[in-house]
Amino acid sequence: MTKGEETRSRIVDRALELASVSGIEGLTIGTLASSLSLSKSGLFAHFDSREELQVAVLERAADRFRELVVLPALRAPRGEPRVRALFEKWLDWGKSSFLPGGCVFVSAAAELDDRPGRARDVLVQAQRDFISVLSQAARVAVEEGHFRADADPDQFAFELYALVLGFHHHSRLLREARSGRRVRAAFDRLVKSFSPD
Amino acid sequence: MTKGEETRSRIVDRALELASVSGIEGLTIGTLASSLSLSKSGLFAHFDSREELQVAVLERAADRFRELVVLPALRAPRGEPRVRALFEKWLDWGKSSFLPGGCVFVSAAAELDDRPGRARDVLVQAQRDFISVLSQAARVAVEEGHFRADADPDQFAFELYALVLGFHHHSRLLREARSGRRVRAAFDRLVKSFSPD
DNA sequence: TGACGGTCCGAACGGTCGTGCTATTTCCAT
DNA sequence: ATGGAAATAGCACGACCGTTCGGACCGTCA
Repeated sequence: MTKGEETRSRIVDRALELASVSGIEGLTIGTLASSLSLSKSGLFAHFDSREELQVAVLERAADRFRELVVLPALRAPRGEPRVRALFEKWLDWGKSSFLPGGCVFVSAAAELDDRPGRARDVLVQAQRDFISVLSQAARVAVEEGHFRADADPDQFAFELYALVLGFHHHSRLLREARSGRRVRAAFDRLVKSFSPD
Repeated sequence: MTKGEETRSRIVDRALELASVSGIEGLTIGTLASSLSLSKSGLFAHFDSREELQVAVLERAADRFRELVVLPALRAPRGEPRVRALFEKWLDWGKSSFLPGGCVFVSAAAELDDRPGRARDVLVQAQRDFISVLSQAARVAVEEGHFRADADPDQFAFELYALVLGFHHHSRLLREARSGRRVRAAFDRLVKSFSPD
């Protein structure tokens, strides 16, 4: 890795931290540069535009997510244990040290849902990919007989997604300490209602 | 209502529309003024600061929410019908004509969760108030025998909240057409699992 | 008629934004 | 050790940010 690539990587890492707090739109070149002891122009030389920086941040976040959530969970046994592993790793994700302001995808989703562009495209693709991981895991649970044969894996993915969003909302905005217990109780009931009698 | 009050009200209305699209932080005095054919200074004369404008926007949104969601739903029969009315009115809320960019509380939650201030306080209070309306409705459903006697109303409120967040996420970011069907199926399952056998 | 409070405007302030240029430094291969 | 490329800094730009201030227009009441 050349020095330039290394610097660029350092920039993206720090940008991800800042974007976690102030959002992907609140991320500014000046603040980012001075927090890295770089000049604005020195930093900017690594990107053609601010949008490319935002795209790089989202892609870095997606990489981290795969590495910290998806891949470890896929090593869990097929079926319900794997579904549960996805859920638990996912809950931990928002508390990662490089996300001091909470999951960057959640804030980016609110900011980009009406702002077309490459950043939005990358975000949407990452979300779709992960949702399909969720429903695939649910499908495997059906195959394993952990979920009912007529269970709808996409419906399961939707509901699980909603639960984790609710968890994020309650713990970050409302600073609700019971969020963890609440969301796990909800998860258990969700799994139970998808399980055979 | 004096002319000044009327103008201020017009400003807040338009500001709510704009904030729905660009977020409460993306809301700028200049854009807002020109979209009302007002000068920046003329508009600013009605507020002491931008933060006060943001607070006014959130309070206006909370008023509308009470008027369009909470009050009509409270006229539904006690118990499960009232819970269902809250849910359905709530789903409609995000499609209101004055919220072209979706629910302003959702985007504000992502933007303000790490930014202390009066705007955050108003937002948090509005959310807490509504959540307590939800759990109170669930409590009534227990009293009416529509929900099980050992059902936890706060847990129900948490899960319902999560479902609607998930709906908003799927329909706005992912432009998923099936979101309505999905969230209603989830609601039915949620209600069923809180109902007596 | 004239003074007055309410309402809005025009101009300007200091800052910060993203983004170009050009110069300077730093690093590596020869 | 040195030439050339890569990496960073310096500086300036136009645009827009929130905010201030003096003044112009208004209907109302003395």
